[in-house]
Amino acid sequence: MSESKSTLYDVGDGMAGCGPIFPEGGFEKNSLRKQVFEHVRGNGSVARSDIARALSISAGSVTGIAAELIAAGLIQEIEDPDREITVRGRPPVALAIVPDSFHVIGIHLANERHSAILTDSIGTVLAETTHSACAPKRPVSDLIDEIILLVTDLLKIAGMALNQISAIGIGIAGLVDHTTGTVAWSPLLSEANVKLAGTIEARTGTPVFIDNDANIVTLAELWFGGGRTNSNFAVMTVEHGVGMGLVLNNRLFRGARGMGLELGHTKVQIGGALCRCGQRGCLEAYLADYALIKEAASALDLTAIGTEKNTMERLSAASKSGDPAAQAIFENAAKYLILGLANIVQLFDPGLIIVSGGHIRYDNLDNIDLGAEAHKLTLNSNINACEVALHAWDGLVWARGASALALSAATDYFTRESR
Amino acid sequence: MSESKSTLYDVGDGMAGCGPIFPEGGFEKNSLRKQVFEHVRGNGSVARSDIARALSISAGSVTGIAAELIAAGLIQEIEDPDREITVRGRPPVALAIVPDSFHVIGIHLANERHSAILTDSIGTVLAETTHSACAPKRPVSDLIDEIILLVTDLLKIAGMALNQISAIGIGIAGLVDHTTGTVAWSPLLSEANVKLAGTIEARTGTPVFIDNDANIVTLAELWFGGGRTNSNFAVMTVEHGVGMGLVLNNRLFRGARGMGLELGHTKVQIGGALCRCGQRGCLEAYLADYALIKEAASALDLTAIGTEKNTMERLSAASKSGDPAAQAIFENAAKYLILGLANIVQLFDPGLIIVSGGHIRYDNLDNIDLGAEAHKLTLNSNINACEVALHAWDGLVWARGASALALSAATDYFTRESR
DNA sequence: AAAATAAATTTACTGTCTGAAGTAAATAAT
DNA sequence: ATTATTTACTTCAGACAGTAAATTTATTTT
Repeated sequence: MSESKSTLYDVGDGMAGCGPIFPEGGFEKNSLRKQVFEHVRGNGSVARSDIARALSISAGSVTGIAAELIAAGLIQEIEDPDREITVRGRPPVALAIVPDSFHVIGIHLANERHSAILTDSIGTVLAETTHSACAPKRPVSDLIDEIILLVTDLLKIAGMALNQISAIGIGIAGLVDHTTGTVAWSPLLSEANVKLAGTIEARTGTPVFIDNDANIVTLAELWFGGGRTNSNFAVMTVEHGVGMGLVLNNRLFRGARGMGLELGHTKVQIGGALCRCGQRGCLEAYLADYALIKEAASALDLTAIGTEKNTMERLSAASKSGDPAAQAIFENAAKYLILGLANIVQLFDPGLIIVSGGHIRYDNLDNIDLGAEAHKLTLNSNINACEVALHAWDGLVWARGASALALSAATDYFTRESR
Repeated sequence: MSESKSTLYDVGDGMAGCGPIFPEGGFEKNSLRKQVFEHVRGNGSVARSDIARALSISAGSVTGIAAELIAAGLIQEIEDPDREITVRGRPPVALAIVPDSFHVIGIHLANERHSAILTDSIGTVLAETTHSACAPKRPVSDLIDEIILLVTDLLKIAGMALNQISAIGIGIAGLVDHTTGTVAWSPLLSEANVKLAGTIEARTGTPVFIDNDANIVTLAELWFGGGRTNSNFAVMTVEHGVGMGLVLNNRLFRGARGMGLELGHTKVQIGGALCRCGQRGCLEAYLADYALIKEAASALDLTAIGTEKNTMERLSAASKSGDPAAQAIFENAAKYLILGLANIVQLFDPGLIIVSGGHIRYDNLDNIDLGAEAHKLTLNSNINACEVALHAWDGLVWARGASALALSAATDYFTRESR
């Protein structure tokens, strides 16, 4: 009946290539040129005949498109190292992405520190840097200076120039309109409705794409993590706040008007706990790190010394050494985590939910079968069980997701029709 | 700041044409043939030059496509009755759908009664019929017999034969997989995983399309109701149960695996009220008709005599004549309705939510600004307020929605490429 | 009647992709 | 060794969807 399970894995799945692995055919009417490029990138190295079969297109088209992509310097023929020589017939010629055909930068802007990476066209990280940030709520001009500094530093490390960068992707906490590149609101900015993408584009002369942190984490999963082999999955992020991202048909779903998926502020109790947004009964108010720390401060002797991370670690240690109050806090949070998962399943029906975040490291969630528990709270327990995976990330995931944003845009650009 | 408002209107908006009115261009890569057809149908009567401007395509293409559609008997040139003769230049020639170019049937299957309509290609109802049903949980063969009887009756009334019907759309309560045409579970059926569409297709020789009741109500809004002018909106249905439908970019959103949007069974309270699904804390358990009736039975002297509708009417009368218990019941339900709306806004961010259902007739919701109330429970109150509209439907809406399902499929068929 | 204007049509052309025929390079059978 | 078979890849004519520009048509204004 129920086949749900929880797994804990790390970014980087050891598979060849990067980017989502599209199932045969592909639903959307992307140009064949782009489809072929993405198929090669997704699979690492494939022969023309494989591409034709996988995408259900004619062999002639593949030849023509491959020739164009080779001429453009985007892909190349390679010696396939692990080819079976036992089959007869003309041996296939493997195609692979030319890694240094273009480069992109991915940037994550956060309260405490900014991180940035520089990758080639298959997402290999060539350089990375981290700058600490302190002043919250600064004017735009200050943040832009920080970004430029970050980029300059990164380029110096990589030994490259700005004009060698095809696109810059930026992830920032807050409300971001991806289509217009504006930040409606952010904890980092003292101003509202900032046209951040446009401004940086003007400063750098490079196309800039921007999205919120939940979406870039989701993109990181789609491009480099557990979502690669799934066309439909959700990501639930539990850190300082609670967020989510959704991938439908290998594409990021951003809600009807680009501002949805605020899972942390869906109401799970009328007149419930007070949330930092000022309202009551938000899921976040029962589950996010800051909510647990608030509880810990009143129930235990954990006063607010040290960082959030530090406090969470102490709370976790107390729980593991048998402190009943600490255990109760984590148990209650787990209940609400499961409730959140169940509501995601009920509304979006994904095949996989990746629970991503910092405090799941401290929680003793390994002992709980989250998938089975969430399943108990959903309708029709006998069909379509949803897999739940835990994913404790490292600090680079945000920047990697931002680089995926840039990679995706650069891919569109280089594989567009009638170049 | 907040510009939300609640309005009460009825199906049938008095506008020309039917079907969603697509904004210029159109996002998807539908064939121009289909785009032109849908534009003509959506606007009632338009000249070729208008089409070219509206869809941003060349005039030559419109000429060619219009010629094909005219040759196929799908559209025709008409005398535009209200044309302004004051403009100089060659007068435009209006194009319009040929109403009897094809016909479809829409069927709604429910616990108490089935209804069916027969419409032409612009959705005009040419015949309707209603059969009462009683036995719940019957075998598939019985239900199919009922459907065949319904169709036979309908065709007799319309004076038409089965081979004149291009498609049949069916709406049924339960869990329906639209893509495969199977009913995973339904209160009407004693069996599970029934390939209903295929079986009826075999019996009638006509293409059959099937979806659940929430989706066909949403389709009814998209094709004939308040959603026609909105590309993105949600429908929340409150009747015996609580459901929802979502339209994104003029298309029905069915969740990642076709089984999402079960708003009624999202949890809004841990360990809360017992729902008919057997779990606790479902939104439905606080809001659906059956939940209110259960409360009424214990708090008032309203024993379960008569139909659900009858009981709701008596509860409503008690509330309006000042009974505090009845008023409290409605007030509590309204709170949860608003909570449901807020969660929809938070997750999907639609521009419009249509609240559709029977008991909103009895509730004194007219006095509440639902949009404003829901807005108070959502993040970022100053931007993107969501409009909330009440829509008390009549009994035919379900069948109309089912006919839209058929109309949509027939349109695809007749306007497909290389006929 | 001539000029102006707008709608619709025709024509030549482009880009994308397919399908069929042909070529290339390997193994298996004789 | 030679031939057959198999599979991979290439070439090329053509279908098809669509555009852009020139042309024809129908009407009003001057």
